[in-house]
Amino acid sequence: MRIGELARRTGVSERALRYYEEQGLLRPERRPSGYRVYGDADVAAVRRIRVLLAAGLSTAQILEVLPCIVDDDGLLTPACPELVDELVKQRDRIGEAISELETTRANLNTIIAGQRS
DNA sequence: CTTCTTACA
DNA sequence: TGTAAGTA
Repeated sequence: MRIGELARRTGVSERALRYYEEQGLLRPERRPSGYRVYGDADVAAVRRIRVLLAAGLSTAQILEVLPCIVDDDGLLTPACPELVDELVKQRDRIGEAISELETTRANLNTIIAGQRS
């Protein structure tokens, strides 16, 4: 299938699909016309990418993580020990970001209430 | 009509 | 990311 169909079947824009390829996440074949040709497996591949992106991973991290991941009918499972370590670090970073945002929110609330320190 | 690349907001 | 432009 060409990019248009893959986009329709995954709900992902053609723009994003080309971007994933640019980032090395997808490797579609090319017809002599230059048109990209994707396989049925790419539909699942794109969904996998979306799940990882939704988990807060960057395209660069996804590129490293993809080969170490098992896809059990949609359920993504870490296949390498080092991958789990990476994901745990990622989760900790997110926790840090949340803490900082909570502090920022508290500061904002103080200003909004017009309280004196 | 669909896709491609490049460039700009 | 979206979109416009000029092609193949």
